[in-house]
Amino acid sequence: MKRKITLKQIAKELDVSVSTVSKALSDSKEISEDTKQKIQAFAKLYNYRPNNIALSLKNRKTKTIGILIPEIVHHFFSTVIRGIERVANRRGYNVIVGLSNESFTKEIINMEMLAGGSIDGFILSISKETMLKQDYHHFNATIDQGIPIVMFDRVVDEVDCDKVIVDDFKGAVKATEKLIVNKCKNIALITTMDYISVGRLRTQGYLEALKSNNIEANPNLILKIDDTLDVENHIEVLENEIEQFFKTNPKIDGLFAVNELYAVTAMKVARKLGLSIPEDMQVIGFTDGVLSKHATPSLTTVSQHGQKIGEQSANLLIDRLEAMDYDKPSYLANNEPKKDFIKLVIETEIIERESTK
Amino acid sequence: MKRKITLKQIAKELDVSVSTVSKALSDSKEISEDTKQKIQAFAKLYNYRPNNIALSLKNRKTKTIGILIPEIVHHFFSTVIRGIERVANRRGYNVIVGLSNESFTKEIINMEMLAGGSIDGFILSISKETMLKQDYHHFNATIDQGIPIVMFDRVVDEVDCDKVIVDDFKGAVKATEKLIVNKCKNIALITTMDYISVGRLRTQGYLEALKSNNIEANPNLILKIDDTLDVENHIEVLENEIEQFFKTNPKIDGLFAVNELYAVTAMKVARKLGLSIPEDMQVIGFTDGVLSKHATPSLTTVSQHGQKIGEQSANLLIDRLEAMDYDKPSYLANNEPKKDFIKLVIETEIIERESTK
DNA sequence: ATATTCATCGAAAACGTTTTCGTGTTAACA
DNA sequence: TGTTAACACGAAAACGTTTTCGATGAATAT
Repeated sequence: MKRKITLKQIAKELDVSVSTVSKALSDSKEISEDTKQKIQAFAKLYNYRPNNIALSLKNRKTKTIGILIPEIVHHFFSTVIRGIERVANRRGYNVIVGLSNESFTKEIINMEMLAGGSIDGFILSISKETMLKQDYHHFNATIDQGIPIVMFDRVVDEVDCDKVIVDDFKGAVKATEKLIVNKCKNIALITTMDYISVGRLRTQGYLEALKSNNIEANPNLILKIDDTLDVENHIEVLENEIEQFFKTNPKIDGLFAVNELYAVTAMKVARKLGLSIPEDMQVIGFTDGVLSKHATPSLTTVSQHGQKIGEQSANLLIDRLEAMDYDKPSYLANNEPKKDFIKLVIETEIIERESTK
Repeated sequence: MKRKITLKQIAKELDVSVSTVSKALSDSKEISEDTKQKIQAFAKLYNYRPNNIALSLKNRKTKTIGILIPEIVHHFFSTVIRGIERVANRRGYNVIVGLSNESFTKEIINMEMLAGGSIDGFILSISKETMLKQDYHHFNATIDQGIPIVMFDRVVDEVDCDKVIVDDFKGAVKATEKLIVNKCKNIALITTMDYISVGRLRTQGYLEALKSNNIEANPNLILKIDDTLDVENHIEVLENEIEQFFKTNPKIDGLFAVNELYAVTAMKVARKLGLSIPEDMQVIGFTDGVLSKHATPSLTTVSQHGQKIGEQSANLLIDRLEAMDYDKPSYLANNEPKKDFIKLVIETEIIERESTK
């Protein structure tokens, strides 16, 4: 086993100084062609690579960005990661991921761990528990330390940073209006509790669409699911709730669900109750994941473009990081970072499949 | 904005030396109670946290492990990541992920980037292109540099390292035998090309199960899909192939597919052809993902326990990393790392759902 | 001949830690 | 009073880089 070779070792071996080696390898013209040749050849032979850690320490930046998300076994989030990784890699950055698992405490632990010099900036989506508690001090604390943050999807006004969101409201309006033009008379909604901002916004979009089409909203047609318990493992509960919902509202002929799991589960229940889709009931979901694509019937859905969200977030963050660099040589005393934060809205798009007419 | 405070700044402020501050904060008894109190209070007030990068440089280890996988928008892989992150975090490590995107070149680039001091060890699954090329020099090179690797799922004998795999062969046997005891007479197989080791092993398991039950394998009942092109975006091609397959083999009453996408797509085609599942045809898939769980009918499948794979991989890697530590104080000259590599086999399990009787 | 400019290289600082080894002071001992 | 031990702290090295600033010698110019 040959350990990684360092500048010092090369210097010793070739009987020159460390600085000479460093300069030779960066092809500095301070060094004569002869010695450059010699050093470069030696370095190549021993496969020299500069130590990232040492560089990070010297340059005071790590060239890696921290991703902090609630869950990774999740189509939307992993898509976002893919987007982030793509542009990060292209622009010379690495990504290090932390999982909050929807927990406030784990979110904080993870942040502090990474903020301890491991990363240059964060891209994150807030955990459910944090949203519930409405305690955002850790975000503001890290921003205060000079570490920029970009929030996506689950964002919050109380933190001053760049944000990338999908237009949940408008997406919901589009979906609901599609059901309306498709002649649905009793359009139901399956949504989450209100403290999840995206759920709330989608609910508002649903209501707005009804209103602007002069349809009176019927509270009975709205089913709010409490997903405090991880609903992935409680499908039966979900199915039962939906079954009850359908039975007490037999007139439902259109359904908008705020995520694809609710949508496909609803389709399953509907079929069980003898309803056929889309003939008896048309269904539209949110989030274009594997389920939507491969369900039978395949699901018409509102696509969030997760990868695009990731890419934009990464670009926003890296832009800011590199802008901070150029601020350095300035001689202004109180060199506060710019406060003009951007909120990018990614347009949603309805992908029509078999669950609507 | 208050930048992160350092030992030096504390020292200056309190008019002591850096070493005193360092010792005081680690509660060394070399320092008097008085000064310790003073320094600790000050540090707490200014929320001092040691700089990870500096520590990494000093200790020559980063306490982060690199994950290198072909794809992240993938239920199995993200589950493995979750497992890795869990134990990594518990044992004080961070994870940094790189995506090869099934490309040989990107795999190498990513490895070299991370091997440059950013990580202590790798957990990885080999990209398709690399498997095809059978070029594993980059793995051996990084191992040679003293960076241990743990491979999972897609592993290869040519590299000496710890490995964690699922028993693809046995899983396939189990699945096929389940179809046999369920009275299927013509059991078909939908699989991948042979260069993917897991596909090959699952195919072998299928054949073995038939053989040991005295059923002659019929080559016509085996459909090999070429997924060189990302099949996610080519479902129509897939559907057509399967449809053709079913039409030319109308007697098929049992189907084993080597992944869940093939399985649910097959179910979809079957339904289109007027076959009902499980009455006319029973189906078993591989990988227990969202699709299996929420398809209609829900899919009986061979679970790979991705999270467990991740956890075991992480434990294996960290165990080895910490063992390397204890080797250090040894005065043996040629301190080669242990060559006794472990190959862990995670048992598969059949999860019965609606697609079998 | 002296002064000046290049060309080529090395020493040292800096990034933020931890740790080893001194060193000075004070108190206890002979 | 002189020796010793304990105590409290600081200086410096080390991890691996890059970069600034000199330093040396040779070559050129005057």
